[in-house]
Amino acid sequence: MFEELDNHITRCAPMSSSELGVFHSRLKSKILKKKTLLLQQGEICKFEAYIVKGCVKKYYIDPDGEEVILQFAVEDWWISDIGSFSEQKPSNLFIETLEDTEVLMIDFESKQRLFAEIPKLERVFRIMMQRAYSVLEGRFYATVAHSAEALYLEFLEKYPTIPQRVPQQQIASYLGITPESLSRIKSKLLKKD
Amino acid sequence: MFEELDNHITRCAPMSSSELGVFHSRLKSKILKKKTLLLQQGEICKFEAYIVKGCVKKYYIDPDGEEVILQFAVEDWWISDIGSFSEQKPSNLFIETLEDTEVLMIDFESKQRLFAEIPKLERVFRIMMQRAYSVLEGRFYATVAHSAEALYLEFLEKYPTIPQRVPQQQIASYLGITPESLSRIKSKLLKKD
DNA sequence: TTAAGTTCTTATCCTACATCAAGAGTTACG
DNA sequence: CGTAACTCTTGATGTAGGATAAGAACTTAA
Repeated sequence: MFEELDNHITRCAPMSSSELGVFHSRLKSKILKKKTLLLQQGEICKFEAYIVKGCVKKYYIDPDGEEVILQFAVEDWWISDIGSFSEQKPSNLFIETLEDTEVLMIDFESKQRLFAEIPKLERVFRIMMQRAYSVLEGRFYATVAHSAEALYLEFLEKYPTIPQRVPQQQIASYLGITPESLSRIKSKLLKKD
Repeated sequence: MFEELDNHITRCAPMSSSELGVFHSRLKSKILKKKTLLLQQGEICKFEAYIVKGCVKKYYIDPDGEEVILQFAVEDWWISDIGSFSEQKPSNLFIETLEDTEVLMIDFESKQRLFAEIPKLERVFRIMMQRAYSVLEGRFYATVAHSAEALYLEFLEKYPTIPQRVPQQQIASYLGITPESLSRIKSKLLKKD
């Protein structure tokens, strides 16, 4: 349950097994049913969640009532509204499970306490944030520079497991296009081969 | 020169003036002429730079040879290619001054040493990263969800000083539209009022 | 197993923005 | 100065993807 997580952590900063033990003890394991809402617009995000097993989406509802998916998270990813969590201010976003999902969650106070107890973790989370930032930056550049078709192909490469796990309309939403357009792109790609 | 910077830092973590002194001593002040390239595609980004005075752009060159501006940075901002800097790997980006600019720069080794000397700074930079992340996230959401006109109006609100400082074609590039489209948007907005 | 959701596809028409082109101001400098 | 080199505007035309609609295929559950 903790192996992958510990690998990531010790790659950022060496950590004794007792320190890892303290870290583990602050994480709460939860099993969540499909379609569970972890965060709703207007709420303060109370967690950072590491996904042990399952699949989660983060989205907001635009003024027309349309769901716009900003992120999928699967095994071995973290999910949270970082702005809302770290500033403890209301979120604009929703976070919801797409499958039955097992997560390890940490709340704001536990994280603060943890940093006081194991300052090295401050480094671990700084490095994780840097990586998350540059991943988001890369995605942003791709979105402005590439066509819908190119974005879809990149998505398939990067997240090969997701198309089998979530409906295509949600992938379309993530790509910033309509389900109809994605359908057209797919049939066009099929003809090409 | 350091006041604004120190304000930001002490708001993240209390810091004695001797600690701040150590931090300052690791920063190199530089005065850069307009159009100075700080980073080029293929290079490893060797700095994080805090802008004391001036204006800088970060961009990449797309396959058609077009400059795509990803970020403007003005007084009191940091600029770097975080991915390239923190992983010490080649960058895809360019960073270039748009005006004569004064910066405070820190290099990779100095930053590492600084964290060893003043572990509290680890927290400061973690918090800065979190903020940067949620700002980028917000911009990303806006880009996928809003029209070019809305993006331009948001840009004017958020960065009121930039339009007077940089050519409109560069703002268009930042917004992800052509200069012609921006020109049309502007004339349409003028007629409205 | 049938009916009621969902989800995906296909077709037609539409719109925001791109592309191409030409002209009008501005700024830089030989 | 005057001419080159940008920069901005405006117009004509093109296109990727949106909106709408309707039906097909697949799911779910009574």
